[in-house]
Amino acid sequence: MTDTPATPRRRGAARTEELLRVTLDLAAEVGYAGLSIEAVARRAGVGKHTIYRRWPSMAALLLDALSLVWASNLDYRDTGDVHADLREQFLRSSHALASPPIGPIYRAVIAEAQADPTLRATLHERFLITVEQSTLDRITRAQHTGELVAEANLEFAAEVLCGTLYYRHLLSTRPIDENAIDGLLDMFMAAYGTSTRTRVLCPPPGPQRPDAM
Amino acid sequence: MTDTPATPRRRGAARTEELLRVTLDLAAEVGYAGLSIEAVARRAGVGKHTIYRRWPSMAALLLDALSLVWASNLDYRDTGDVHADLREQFLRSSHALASPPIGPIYRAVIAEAQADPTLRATLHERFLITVEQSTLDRITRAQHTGELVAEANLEFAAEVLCGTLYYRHLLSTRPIDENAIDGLLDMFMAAYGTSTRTRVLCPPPGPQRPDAM
DNA sequence: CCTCCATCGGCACGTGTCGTGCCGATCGAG
DNA sequence: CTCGATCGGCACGACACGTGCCGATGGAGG
Repeated sequence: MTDTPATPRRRGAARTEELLRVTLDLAAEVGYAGLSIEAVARRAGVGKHTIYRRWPSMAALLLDALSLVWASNLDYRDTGDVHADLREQFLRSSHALASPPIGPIYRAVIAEAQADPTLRATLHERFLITVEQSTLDRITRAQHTGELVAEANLEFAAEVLCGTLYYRHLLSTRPIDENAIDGLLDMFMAAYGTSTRTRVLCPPPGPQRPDAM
Repeated sequence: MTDTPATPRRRGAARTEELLRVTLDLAAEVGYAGLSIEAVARRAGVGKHTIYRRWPSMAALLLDALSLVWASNLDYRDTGDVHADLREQFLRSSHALASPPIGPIYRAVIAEAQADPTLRATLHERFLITVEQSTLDRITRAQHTGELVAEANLEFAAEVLCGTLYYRHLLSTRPIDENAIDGLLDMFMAAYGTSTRTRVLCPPPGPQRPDAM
């Protein structure tokens, strides 16, 4: 009797999870517009107090809802090929960013964050920092294996990589397609890669590297 | 008697300019919050109709107001040193982005653009594209003078350069300071620069380039 | 099993903005 | 001077905000 969603009446704190799911559903169906506390309350058949008791603002609710579905998008694979791993991850992330549940909510949070420095800090700390750190970890490993040059300031590199994707998503009409990602990665590898494949103007000084096979 | 701003009563189309100035003042004083059509109308002592007759929405008004003060921030100098010119321009732009009249308005437009794809397209076309193009022009010139490698895809480079600045401004709590700009430019020059100063791991193959003088 | 109290859904309020409609005053061109 | 477009002012209904109060519901402690 614990999983008959027909008329489970009401509960204590498990209602929190239900409200988050309702928020995700609402975002997926009606998008950014129509994302309001009143709408969530109506949709969930819930008094507004039930929401305000848990989250101080719509933005806080959206942040928690976003956590529910965004966490799984942060793991880079490590096949030993940074370029390939970054490419795969960027493709996955950009697809998630553009898709229904995550896309509208992320947009809504970012929009509200423009009006509220505190929210902006929270958003940065809980999501963007995490994304950058995840990227930094992967490329730092690549640095250790010699795929990237040792002297590179990879913190900036991670920020540039992530920032470019978000920039295109937020302020551009262009999609984040394979073209964009390849261009971005070409620049990244040209700057920090040790392979000579992409650095046409700077051939190896001697018979050091016959360019793979 | 055309320039006594004491009580010029009312006018025809010159009122448009006055409304734009009021919008800028309002943004400078009260910031993002309190930027509403009603607020502008109240501040200007104007009926809301007078605003709605000229702009279909607050966002459209903000776009025009932004044009008034943002246009002057797009000219790159050309001293023959790309790195220096980009650095100077980025410093100027980031300072403008963070300062009162432009900062809040830009933030407001971007926030509203998240809810309206059409507005996003207009914003991209009228501002971001222009910024990117201006950057692209400058680095293309640098490519022609040999400061940058010939094979580089500079369109992506321009997008990455501008995008990183906007990303930090919109989604980060970190300021766009000299550190950030230098890190960004280091990556850019490492990827596309022909000088060997920053490319430690890839020395010139022979006596081809004794490093400038 | 029953009592008690935190939590619930529902309703209402006052505030603020939105976009629109209508009014009479004001202006500027003809 | 006339007349029509534009003006400021006011009001409206709709919507979301955040808060307050109500009676009921239901789980924890006795």
